[in-house]
Amino acid sequence: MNRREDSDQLRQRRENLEKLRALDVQPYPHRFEASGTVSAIAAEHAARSGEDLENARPEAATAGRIVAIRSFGKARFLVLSDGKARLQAYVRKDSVSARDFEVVKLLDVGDVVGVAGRIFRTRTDELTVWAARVEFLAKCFEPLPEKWHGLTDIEIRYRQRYLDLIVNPPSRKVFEVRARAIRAIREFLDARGYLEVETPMMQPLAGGALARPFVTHHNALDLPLYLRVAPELYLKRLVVGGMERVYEINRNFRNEGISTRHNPEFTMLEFYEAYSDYAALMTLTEELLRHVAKAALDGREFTFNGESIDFAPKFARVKLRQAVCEAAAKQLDGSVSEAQLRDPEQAAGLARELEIEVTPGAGAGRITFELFEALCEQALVQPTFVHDFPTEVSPLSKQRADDPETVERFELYIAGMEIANAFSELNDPDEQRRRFEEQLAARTAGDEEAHALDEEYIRALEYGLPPAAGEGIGIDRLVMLLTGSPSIRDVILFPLLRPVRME
RNA sequence: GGGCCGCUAGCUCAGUGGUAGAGCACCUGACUUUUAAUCAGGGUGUCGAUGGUUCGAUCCCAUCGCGGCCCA
Repeated sequence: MNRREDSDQLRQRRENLEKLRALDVQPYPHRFEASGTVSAIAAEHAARSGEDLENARPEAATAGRIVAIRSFGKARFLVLSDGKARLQAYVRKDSVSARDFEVVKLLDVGDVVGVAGRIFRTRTDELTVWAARVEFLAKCFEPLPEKWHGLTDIEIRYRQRYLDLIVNPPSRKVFEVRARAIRAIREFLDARGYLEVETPMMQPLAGGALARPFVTHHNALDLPLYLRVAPELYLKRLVVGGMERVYEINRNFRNEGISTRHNPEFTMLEFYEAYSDYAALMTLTEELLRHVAKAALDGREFTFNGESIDFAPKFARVKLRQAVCEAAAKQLDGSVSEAQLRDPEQAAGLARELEIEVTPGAGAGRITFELFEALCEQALVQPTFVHDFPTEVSPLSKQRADDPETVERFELYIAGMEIANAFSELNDPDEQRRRFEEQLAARTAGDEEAHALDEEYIRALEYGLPPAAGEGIGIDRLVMLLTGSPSIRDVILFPLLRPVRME
């Protein structure tokens, strides 16, 4: 971090502001009356020829940040940006007041100005405002990053996102795609009768997912609180209350490691639908993702990490145990059966044979799931629903009628990443209590991610949760896919970084 | 948490056990339609921090800080 006030460039820029003050220029004026933003004016005239513009002589007033200055003795080109588009202004000594030309000579790249004049095209056909008036609007004391390479230092891009946005237009684009994707999700669900709601971020019990929560405290109530790891249990209470289709798009917080796919706070869509099940949600998910990709990208295909991914064909479906058996058999060059995965000792033996470390004391279901993560996840590049999970790792999911060791649950994998997690909701309060008690035992045995027992939630279930299915979709990861971003930090404006001391 | 890598000018990067360089940016001058404008000149720096080794450290060593990638 450079805070040296005596650096030449900083000093020069401060001096330039003093010189403007000496010319009686307001250093921090309050507003500028524009006829449109830079992007609006650029778009409005984009299709018009120079000849057309010479005849029509349209006038415009606009403002933006100077991102480049090309100066000639008695004329100057200022490139203005509104963050989205750029528009050039041509300031000629004989077209503006003497004072305005003096002002223009004192401008630095990075300053914010307003210009007014007629629109024309230069000899090189560039759409340009022929300035009749220039207004100084704000000073930039710090030099901007360089114009060719832009800003590539990943740390500065994240810490000073505004700089990234000023000099790297593709970065702005990522967040536009993100906004379009979220808007498309709302359109899709709203059109199907879902109600958007907001449930607590601060919860007395952090439930709804197997994850370590952040802890906080309410002073007046002297109450320990957790930042939510999922909205799940509250959304299902709403289904009990008769909101048969609800969704929430909001932040979750998990106090776990940080990686290219994990930020401590991340945005999740969760939605619940009464009288539905996980099979119906697979179909709905395909439709939703196609709709989102089309709205955000204008297509259903995109490239991630060098792989072309297509949302158009029907997504692949594979049972979790089957996927593990196939991958294990391939690796061991033998055969592996589902029965082996269902037996704790054989499953543990298989893990040893595969040289995969599993959590000590894990049951057959958990071992199977850990084998899946180790063996299969990465290979699932094209959209694939992995379904029918072990009950042991799914304390909130409903068991299959024909197989109590298995729940009606799926996860959607794309580009090796878990994008969605969904299941038929467990609505038997007694079975739910039994599952929570199992989790409690795991917690006592040292599993910090085990689910807490939530009496209030069980009480809600005792009033009767209709058969229902629910799903969570990681918005950040979805946006990574859509924008080809290799790191979750590229799609979060201000990802968590360790703070750095100034000075 | 572990392994590897990085941190040098405003930005992007070279580089060396003898106190530092390029391009852009910036400054001075020329230039009234440029597009990375051009032309002539100018180096503006706590080489991430702190210790150590050394006659001498930006470089070698140690510790720390921040970040990246991989693994957990």
